[in-house]
Amino acid sequence: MNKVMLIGNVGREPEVRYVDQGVAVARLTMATTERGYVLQNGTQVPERTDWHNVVLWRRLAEIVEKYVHKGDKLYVEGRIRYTTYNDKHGVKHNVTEVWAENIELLSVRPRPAASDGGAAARPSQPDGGSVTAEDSQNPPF
Amino acid sequence: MNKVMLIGNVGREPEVRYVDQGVAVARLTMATTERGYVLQNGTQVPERTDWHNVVLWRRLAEIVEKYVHKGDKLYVEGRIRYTTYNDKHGVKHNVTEVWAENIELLSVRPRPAASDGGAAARPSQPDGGSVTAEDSQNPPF
Amino acid sequence: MNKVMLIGNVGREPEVRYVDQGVAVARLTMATTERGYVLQNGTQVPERTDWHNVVLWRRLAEIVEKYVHKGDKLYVEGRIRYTTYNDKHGVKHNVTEVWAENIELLSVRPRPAASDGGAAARPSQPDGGSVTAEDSQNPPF
Amino acid sequence: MNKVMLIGNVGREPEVRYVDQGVAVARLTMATTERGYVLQNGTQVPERTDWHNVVLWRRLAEIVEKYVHKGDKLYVEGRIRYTTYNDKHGVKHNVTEVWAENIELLSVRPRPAASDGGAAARPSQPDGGSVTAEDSQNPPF
DNA sequence: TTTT
DNA sequence: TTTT
Repeated sequence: MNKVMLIGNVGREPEVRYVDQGVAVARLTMATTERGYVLQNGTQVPERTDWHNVVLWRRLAEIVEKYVHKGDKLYVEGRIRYTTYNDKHGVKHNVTEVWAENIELLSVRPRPAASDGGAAARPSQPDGGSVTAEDSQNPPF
Repeated sequence: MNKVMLIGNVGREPEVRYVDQGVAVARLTMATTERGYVLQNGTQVPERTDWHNVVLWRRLAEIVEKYVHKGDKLYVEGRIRYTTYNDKHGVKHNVTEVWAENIELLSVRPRPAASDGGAAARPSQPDGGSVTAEDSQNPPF
Repeated sequence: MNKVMLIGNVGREPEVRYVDQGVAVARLTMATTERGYVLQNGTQVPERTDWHNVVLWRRLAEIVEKYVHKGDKLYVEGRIRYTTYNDKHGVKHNVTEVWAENIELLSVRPRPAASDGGAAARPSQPDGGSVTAEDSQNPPF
Repeated sequence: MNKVMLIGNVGREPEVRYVDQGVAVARLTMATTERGYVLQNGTQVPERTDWHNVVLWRRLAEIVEKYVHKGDKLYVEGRIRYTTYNDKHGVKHNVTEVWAENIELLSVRPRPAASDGGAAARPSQPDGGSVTAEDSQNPPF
């Protein structure tokens, strides 16, 4: 298991690229903030913000392209990935990314129920196959 | 692993009891709401609310007693527990509870950094032992 | 948020049905076990097993039908759903289910890398669209 | 929310230090492995291992010191922390760590129920206060 | 550097 | 019974 769950705000406009065969890939930065507090011995632990590099592929990248903007509040679920590369000067660099497996847009205003809008990533029905009203009811057991 | 994570609103005032030897136990109900949406075939899946029975012991119960009220937004992490009992008429009843292992009060307003206030459950420092400023810095490696 | 994560063993053969328009729905029971331990005051807290009713739709139900059997170890991620109904005698019953949004088969033996086998639910590529080798590399930024 | 959950194996013997006022801090590396698979278009996605730097403080560090060894299987829950520093040559370095908030030792063999052993981090009873047999039963409501 |  |  390698699971990450983040709720935070998008730092700037996401970047979206299309690579071979039209596969979309998006990249965004997202801040999570931990409240400061005082320890029992009186030490002040200040507020802390961490900036996450989030990478999204395909359907999630397309959702980002359409609906996610700087300042939006986002829920991201994914995996941590560490990459190492050497730059032109032979200096080693470490990059840590969160590769999203699911997102939820927390800034999206409640919509009229008659329109999905497509703005939310709903992993429970990923196949988008033909579906009936039974879906929202109990299974037939 | 038996892990539950909920973010939702408290339905009514929590109940707190003290049992043997002053152990606090609190109980609250909490609603999580799933947005409605339209499936690809046009079926409207309506909004859905689930009501969770949350049980909290000891320190968490005391936090609830002091700080949690009807309507508050709460993060609860815990375990699902199923109980079965027979009532006076011999009828079997099933009860499902979420026993909290950690909570976070999402309704609490940001406080001046100089005061912890004690309102948040901070699992990362559960021992409350003596602690130094090193804590908020990098470990000495 | 209403999220459940379970790792446990399947109690008996799953049941699978096909409802309107060929939508598959599976149901299985799954045990999670918490180790017993002794409290500081010497009280023995015994081991505890909880049995979860897991419901799976569509693609996940089909994976269950093909690959999941009694005794298998499973990871299930999903949501808690509470249902109430009245039986023929007018007695109210409460049912709690975990509706799966993702599963992973932990009993599946390592396979030769050249064959996917289809036995694992891989949420990161839910669309199954056309995909290139870039996918396993870094995004083009 | 900034939450990480890992299940994996410890790469080498953990290092433990004691800093000011006897506060323990441990550091270990831990591998999570993702199975390889074949995409629909035939592309082989190879197996992938990520190495996480896990930092543990106080009680968790002491558990690590006593019970965790190279090769052990571990569950770690915590937060991602990114740090940047400049080395002696003025070169900027990025470090990513997972600061543990809870761990579970998955390599520990089942013990006779009469002995806690202290080897597991049990977050549900973090206060270690005086506790009665009611704890393992239903709350008094 | 781990493990399956 | 909550909330957006």
